[in-house]
Amino acid sequence: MQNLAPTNKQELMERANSLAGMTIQQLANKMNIDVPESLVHAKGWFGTLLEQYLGAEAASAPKPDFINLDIELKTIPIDENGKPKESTYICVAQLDPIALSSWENSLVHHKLAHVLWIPFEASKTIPIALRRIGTPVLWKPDTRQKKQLKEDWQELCDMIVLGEVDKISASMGTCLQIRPKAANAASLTIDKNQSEANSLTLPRGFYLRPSFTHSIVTSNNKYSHE
DNA sequence: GCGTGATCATAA
DNA sequence: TTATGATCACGC
Repeated sequence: MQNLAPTNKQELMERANSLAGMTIQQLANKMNIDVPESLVHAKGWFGTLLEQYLGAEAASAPKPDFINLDIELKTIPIDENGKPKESTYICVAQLDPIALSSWENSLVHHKLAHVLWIPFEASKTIPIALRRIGTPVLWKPDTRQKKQLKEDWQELCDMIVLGEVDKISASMGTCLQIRPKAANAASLTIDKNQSEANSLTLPRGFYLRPSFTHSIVTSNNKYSHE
């Protein structure tokens, strides 16, 4: 089951708000889908379920989930203390100097321009089916966040373009980081920043640190109307 | 393999 | 306990 795409932001937010307080089981029932007992073999399950309910269209294309609204959807697991349990995957780290030539034209910048965050309970002590969905947060980075993101992105991309991607560690970057994003550690992709043609390395992606997303989900810069 | 959706699992 | 590095699933 897949709902139709929302025609405007209000419709999207109405759908998202209608889920607040609901359990994952209740949403799964609406969609006629079984809830897995474990996420070990279903890591992206909840994100996909929510995409279907809210009517996201981009599927696995590198575009915003709601193409006509230019809004990206992100689920965010919250622990018993109200803090994000995990970092948030943003997009692939393209190992191509042309794609990394400017922040304004980057994938990270586009992905994070407008995001609908859906928090949900993710404590290990709560069975998946009983975890509750929280209040959605429609977010655009503020001036300070934009500056921070751009700085991290620039620092990391400078290294990539210099051919130093293998020197990048996940500890770099204050809000943005680069980590492996692959089927396994044996995966390979071409690094176009190396002098030698068809040089291979591990595929990586950009992620947001929990400290950064925590400030989003609890901040005042969320807005529900406009 | 690439890009999407992410969380797992263990070292520190 | 936390964060880094590794991994799971899917469509194409």
